[in-house]
Amino acid sequence: MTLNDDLNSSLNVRAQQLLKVLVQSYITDGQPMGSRNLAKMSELDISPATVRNVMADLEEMGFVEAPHTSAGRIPTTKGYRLFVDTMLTVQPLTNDLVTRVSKDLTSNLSMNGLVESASGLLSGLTSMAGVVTLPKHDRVELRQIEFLPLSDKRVLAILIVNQKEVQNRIIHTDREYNRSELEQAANYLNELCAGQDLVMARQKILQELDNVRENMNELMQSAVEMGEKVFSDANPDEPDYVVVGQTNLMEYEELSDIYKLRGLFDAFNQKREFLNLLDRCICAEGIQIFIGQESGYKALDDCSVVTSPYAVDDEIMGVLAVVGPTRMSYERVIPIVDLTAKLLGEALNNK
Amino acid sequence: MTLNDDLNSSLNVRAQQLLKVLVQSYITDGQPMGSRNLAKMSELDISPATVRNVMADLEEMGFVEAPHTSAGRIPTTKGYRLFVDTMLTVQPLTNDLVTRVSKDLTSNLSMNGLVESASGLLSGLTSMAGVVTLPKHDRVELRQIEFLPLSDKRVLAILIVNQKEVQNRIIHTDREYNRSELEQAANYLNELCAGQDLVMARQKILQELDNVRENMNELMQSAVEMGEKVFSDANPDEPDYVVVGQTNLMEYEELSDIYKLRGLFDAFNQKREFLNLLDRCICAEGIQIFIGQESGYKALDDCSVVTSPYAVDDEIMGVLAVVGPTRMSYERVIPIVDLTAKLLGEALNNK
DNA sequence: TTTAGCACTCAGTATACTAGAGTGCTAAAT
DNA sequence: ATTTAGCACTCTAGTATACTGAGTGCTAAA
Repeated sequence: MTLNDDLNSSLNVRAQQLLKVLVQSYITDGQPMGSRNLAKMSELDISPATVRNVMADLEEMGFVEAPHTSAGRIPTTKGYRLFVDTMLTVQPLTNDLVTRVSKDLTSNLSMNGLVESASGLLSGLTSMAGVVTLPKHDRVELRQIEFLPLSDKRVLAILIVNQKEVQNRIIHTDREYNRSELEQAANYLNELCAGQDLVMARQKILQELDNVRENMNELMQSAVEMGEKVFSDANPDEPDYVVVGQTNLMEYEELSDIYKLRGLFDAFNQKREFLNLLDRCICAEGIQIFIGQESGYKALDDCSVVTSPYAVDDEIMGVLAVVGPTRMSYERVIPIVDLTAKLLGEALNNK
Repeated sequence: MTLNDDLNSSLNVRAQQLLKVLVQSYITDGQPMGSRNLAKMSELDISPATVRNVMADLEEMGFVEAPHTSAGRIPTTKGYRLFVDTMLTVQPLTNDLVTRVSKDLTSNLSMNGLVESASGLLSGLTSMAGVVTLPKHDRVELRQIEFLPLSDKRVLAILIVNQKEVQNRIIHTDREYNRSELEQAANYLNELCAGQDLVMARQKILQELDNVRENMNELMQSAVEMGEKVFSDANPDEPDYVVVGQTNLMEYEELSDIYKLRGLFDAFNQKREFLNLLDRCICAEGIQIFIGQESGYKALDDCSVVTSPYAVDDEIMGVLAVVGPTRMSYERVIPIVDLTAKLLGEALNNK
């Protein structure tokens, strides 16, 4: 592996120290750092000339670059990557911050509200954009199914799933059904499927469909279809994720190019690319970071994304992320993302 | 009225003609217009010097201004206002456009979907931002109410309102109720309130509450509370309006200042100011236009807003709008807003 | 009342110059 | 074999200067 080669062969302690100081300084100042300054800050008691030699090496290896001949050096993507992977000194969380997050995430009741709060926290605490995917319901447990007759050959089907959630659908039928007929059908289905996973339930219903009384067939069919829709994430109005603080990104010099910014915002709206990126993180455990072009999407070329899955009872329910300029304080953002993910999971659990 | 004074006293036909040409030209080009050019374009067969005299008058009256000494003139807010009020020649709608709008608004079923489509159409057809408020349900007609027993002393209440809409709420009770008890309660409530407006229903229930059997009181109470919540726009997750195409606004030179742009986007997100503005339009009949500072909100200083209420059966349900730079083609945008409002109303009616 | 003519203004652009920051390289010092 | 001092070189950013073109305002004539 080239990274290890680099580390073993030529990136000695001094070079690493210099890179670390450079990255940290650049993250806070945004200014390229010259050899003179770096020599002073590094506390290594070496002359600027020596620093220059080291920097030339680092540049050759692709960890830093110079915006122009007579500017100092700035980190490259590869430089940030090394910094993030091997020389991060994560800032400890203050008590204030922890209490604020946990307060915001417990005061809120609805699930959407929680997601919104979490996204707002990520954005507010980092002054960047916060993204939270809605919790996945991949294990939808059917608790109860009921039918209610409506007028005009319509039947309201009610599915109660996962403790508290309720899903409705109006089914158009060929004829009127009376209340007792519907109760019968519901009883039958409940007996067959209650307590099961929706996928299982669906399969069972499909199996039994042939054996069922002729005049109920259609209703059963509808019920099955309904289940299918619920299973395959029925609601097209419901968003996939919530973004808060997009406009924060307009403050950053690095993103002030209006065309790039537009590309970024469009990416948030169109969702495709961004969802792909977040999906990639759902299987990774813990924090995952994409720096600059690493994400593979042009719109995110000048951004870094710090992601973490969040879980309820060890089962991963979704992903949250902070999106900001490549030059962000990873040491500050990482613990915030981590904390929010953990507390969001807990909050969802308590629901 | 000063406007009339202006018109009667000093703004003769020629001056109006020149202003009209100037506004139209500036809207398409974005360039200040000089006297030489304007003389040619106006088809009035007058010399540039004469035009200059007229322009000096118009400037004195506040209809035009010069960005600097040696530039041509551009319209002021007041100039746009006069243009929009008295000299607009609205572009006729093409058949293509009408069919596209009506197709987009009929293919879609859900209410949210319709609003989203309308907003998308406004945005797409104008290359600016489209805004549509969600339809108001101020006359919520209760069709049917049902209760279902759940486990753990919980009851699921189902309200069917306005033809097709369904609202659920889970009510925690003091003891278990069996199915027939609940059916009884539902029957009682249905008899009392079915077909009525929710506000009326609530009042009726409150009146009757004392007469009702003791052990049902609590359930009734819950039902009433539920109704109240539904009435007072229960769902906090549901947005007030939908904005599509915000990012389109980034293309316009006039709005390219990143701070102004941020202010504008924040205004969309925070909703307060914008909702106020839209509320002001709900009572106005037909198209209403806010040019530049006329709206009274700083964030919209460099923007114009073209709004129209939309109605179902003559009852106004909401407002839609196009937001773009002051220098927009009012002659093109106005009919688009008008058409979309009408067809959205029709589409909602057919639901 | 309209027009021609002319002096004037101003944004925008190109050019040139300077100062400052920082580098790379060489040769001496450790 | 490293490290350092010294120096020439490069490039940005800022400033001054001049020029051009577009367009105006004003005056005096038509």
